[in-house]
Amino acid sequence: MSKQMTEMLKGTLEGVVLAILAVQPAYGYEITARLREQGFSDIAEGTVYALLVRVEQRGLVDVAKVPSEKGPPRKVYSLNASGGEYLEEFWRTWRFLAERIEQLHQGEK
Amino acid sequence: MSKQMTEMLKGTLEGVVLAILAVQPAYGYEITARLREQGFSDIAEGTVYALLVRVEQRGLVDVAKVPSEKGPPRKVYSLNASGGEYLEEFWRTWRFLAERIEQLHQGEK
DNA sequence: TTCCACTACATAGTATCACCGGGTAGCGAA
DNA sequence: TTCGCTACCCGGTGATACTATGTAGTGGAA
Repeated sequence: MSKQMTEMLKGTLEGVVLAILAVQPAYGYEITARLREQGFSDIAEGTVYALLVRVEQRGLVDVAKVPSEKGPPRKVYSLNASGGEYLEEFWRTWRFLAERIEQLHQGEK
Repeated sequence: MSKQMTEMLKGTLEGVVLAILAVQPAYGYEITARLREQGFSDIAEGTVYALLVRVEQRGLVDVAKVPSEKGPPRKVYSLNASGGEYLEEFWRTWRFLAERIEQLHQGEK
């Protein structure tokens, strides 16, 4: 992954994962797969798990342990009310930043 | 500044500053002021100076010392060829990320 | 003169975050 | 048994923005 992308993901990857959980609950391995599907092909697995630990500790998600047919039990994360608010705040922040950056891109030419 | 914004700026602030320099050369204090004008009202002065040191060391900008009528001499930064390429790469990375995030925002509803 | 406000640059220390490399464990197929 | 896939976890690293503070030069007010 390019260094630029790595740095740019800081702060946004969290929102991306929460947005995925907003659609429907999912477990870590699944989230990683979904990220890859959506174009984030180089997100490291370890990164996702670390992120999930953080959002769980901050109380943004609820966790349920579900046995799996294949491999160890899954930890299924779902966005709770607090997480929903946090996600909305994320979108506001993103909008703010994106608008200003787009503006800069225009002004540059 | 919100923590979300702080984290989201990581990786993007650099591109923002380079984009400002792409329009015309500027010195640190001036860049800080321009950022505030453009809505980034809470960027700390020290953050900008630290960033300028980094981009200078990476050879993305040229520097000229210019005496000021008021206060100490200014260090005027201008984007060079290498910085121009880097900025283009930044825009590509930004576009990629922004598109995927917008897509998520749609899919969420 | 003395003091303050504004301009202008600089830096040491802190927190956060994504990545790297590796590890643990359960299950089914060759 | 061994391999491959599923699934989770962790310690250490590098990069970045922020906080708080300091240094200097200039000009105007008290």
